[in-house]
Amino acid sequence: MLLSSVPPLPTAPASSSSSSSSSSSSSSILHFLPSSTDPPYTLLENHPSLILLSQCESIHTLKQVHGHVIKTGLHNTLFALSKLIHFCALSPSADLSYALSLFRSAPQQPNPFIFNTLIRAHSLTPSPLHSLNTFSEMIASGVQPNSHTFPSIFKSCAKSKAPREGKQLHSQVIKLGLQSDPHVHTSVIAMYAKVGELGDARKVFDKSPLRDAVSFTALVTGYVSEGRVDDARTLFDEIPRKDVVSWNAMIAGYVQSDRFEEALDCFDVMKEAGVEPDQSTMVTLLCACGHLRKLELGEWIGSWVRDHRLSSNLQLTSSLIDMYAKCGEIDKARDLFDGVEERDVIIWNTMIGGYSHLCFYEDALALFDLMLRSNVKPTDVTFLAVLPACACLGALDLGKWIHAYVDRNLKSIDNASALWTSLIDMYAKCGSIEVAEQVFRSISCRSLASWNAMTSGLAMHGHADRALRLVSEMTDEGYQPDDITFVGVLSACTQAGLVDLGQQYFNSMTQDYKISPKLQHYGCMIDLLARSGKFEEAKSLMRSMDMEPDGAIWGSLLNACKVHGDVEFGEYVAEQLFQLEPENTGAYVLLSNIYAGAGRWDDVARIRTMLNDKGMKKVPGCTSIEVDGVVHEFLVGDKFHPQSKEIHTMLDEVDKLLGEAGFVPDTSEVLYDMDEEWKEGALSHHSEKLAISFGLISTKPGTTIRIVKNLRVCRNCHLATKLISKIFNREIIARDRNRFHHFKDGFCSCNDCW
DNA sequence: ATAGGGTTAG
Repeated sequence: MLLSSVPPLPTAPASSSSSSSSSSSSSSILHFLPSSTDPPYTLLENHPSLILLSQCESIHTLKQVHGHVIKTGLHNTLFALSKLIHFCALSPSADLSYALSLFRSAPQQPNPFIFNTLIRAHSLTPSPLHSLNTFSEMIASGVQPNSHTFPSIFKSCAKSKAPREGKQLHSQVIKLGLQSDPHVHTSVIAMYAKVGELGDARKVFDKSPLRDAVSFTALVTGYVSEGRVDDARTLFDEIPRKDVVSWNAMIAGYVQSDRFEEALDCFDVMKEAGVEPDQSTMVTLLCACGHLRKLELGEWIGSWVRDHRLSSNLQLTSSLIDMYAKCGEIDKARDLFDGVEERDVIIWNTMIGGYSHLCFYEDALALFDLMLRSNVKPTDVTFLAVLPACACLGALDLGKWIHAYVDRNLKSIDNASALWTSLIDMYAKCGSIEVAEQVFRSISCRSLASWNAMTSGLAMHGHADRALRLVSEMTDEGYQPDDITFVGVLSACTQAGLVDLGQQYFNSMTQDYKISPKLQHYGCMIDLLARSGKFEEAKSLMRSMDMEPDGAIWGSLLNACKVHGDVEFGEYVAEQLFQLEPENTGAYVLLSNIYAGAGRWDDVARIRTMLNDKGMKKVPGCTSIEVDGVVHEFLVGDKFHPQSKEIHTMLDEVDKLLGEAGFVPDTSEVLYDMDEEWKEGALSHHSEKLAISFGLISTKPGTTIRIVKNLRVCRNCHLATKLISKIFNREIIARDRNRFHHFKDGFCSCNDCW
């Protein structure tokens, strides 16, 4: 199967000029303009230029109107200038820099309206603190701020989390005696609540007699953002006449605190109170539906959206897509996505994230590709959804492309730490553990998650010593290890067979760090003990668990039974596994291998018959390899690749050279052993050998070949790959279901223990 | 002429 190729690395971000949409039709507006010979207009409001101004739909036409305003001398009136600036700064097609140039070239002292307009315009930009500069300029020009000035400026303080500036402005409000204006009052409360000064917000609220739903709601949101939902609820219950915004704030409060059931309960009470929900209510409810997998309510909201003719609303549609994806209804999500004509970046991110969330990684990458081809610029959120797909599929080239794109194009990243952590994880899972470490060393915003990703990456590659040193470096830097850190530590010990050390860490985790072991920790320990043949200790650890062992734990025990040839215990373990996971064919295969190892061929045949009777098919072995940004997948005996002929020619050559090097396939395995990969034909047709052969013909001699396999590597392939690495002088990095194998000069980094 | 509280993607 082929995935669409990676687009070339973009150079500079495409500077989208806003005027590109305006067409030549704009000239038609001009013949309505009065010439200078027209009669004078006494009422400025009715001047045709100003009427045209209010009808302007683009900045392009506005500039034409502006030219005419100058011709007629109207620009000398502050009224016309105000209109012009207001339009430029706040209309849907705003051009703030043009508004500012009009402001700078004003022939007279600007009026408060113009200052207020500019302050508000700045408050809506990504750098809202500029509105404080405009405010200072206003004061310096001797223009007095009024009740319209402060709400926007407090919004700026709130947006940029500036409590100091907010406090100073609050004292200005009191000096000017504007504190009893309802708009100013509410914006002060909201400002304090949003910059984390809930005490001040409460003081302002308590001191004033103004207690409408609006000021109440501002305070409710403050409690929510402090995580005090129950206090918010107490206050909410006191609101005399709750309007839709008050209800929305309360419902959102529950959602933000992950209390989704209560959010839905709150919605029920809202309906009983007879308050009509609006778009915001629905967006918030959809979030709760997704988390609770409440498909039915979600569908109901979907029909509400259609009934209210809001299907073109992108916010609602992306929330619906997210809800469907979280409920596992990916096709319904995609149908909605396909129905949207003008997609914004959020809706792309939602759909890609939906695929990634359900582990449909190929679809996620295909849609990401389509997104780039549609000239939509990806964001950090896009990459947070795409990188796990790269990591899972081993799409290293695409991952590298994203890394370069982030370095070049994303100047300020909202989720910088999460993004770097995803990159570290991607490099590690794609086999580039050294690059993963380079990235880890280069970043300034390391979080516990970054340390954890690096640790488990090293563990995956069998570098137990480096993983353990990293963790001690981490604790030296003052980070407190969490349960995930210990999963990395214990799996490092497991991969390297460090039994005593593993036990020490396990004890330290519970005793020193008071972390109660989870299933994964037990899994690592039981795997570690069983592999070393310490079955009794593994069993007693299992008995000490206060939870039921899962399939993975029984599976690792069964695997250990195979390695140590313990038939009796193996039969017992297999029985447990059959009961827990009747559909797990791997369990039958393992038991069959145990019988084969003991020469009990009748039992081998019995298991095979059992599998056939149940109509069970094993998961087909599949290996993927990325060449020039394209991911190629191979199945057992695959003949569907476009270059199949060349691949099989190479395969024959490989077999010939392997034979000359003394490689003898284990024929007993072919006859009796049912290893993880179903034996359909010759061993040389195993998917990893196909992928390696393809790699040999399509990459330069001497370069590293990276492959990803969905199952564990079988013994024959492991031996063959070691020899191939020597014969062809290639480093081969193979990821199997459990870990990495670095094949080089005839050896493997796992020391033949996996 | 202008201004207040609430909402989404991982």
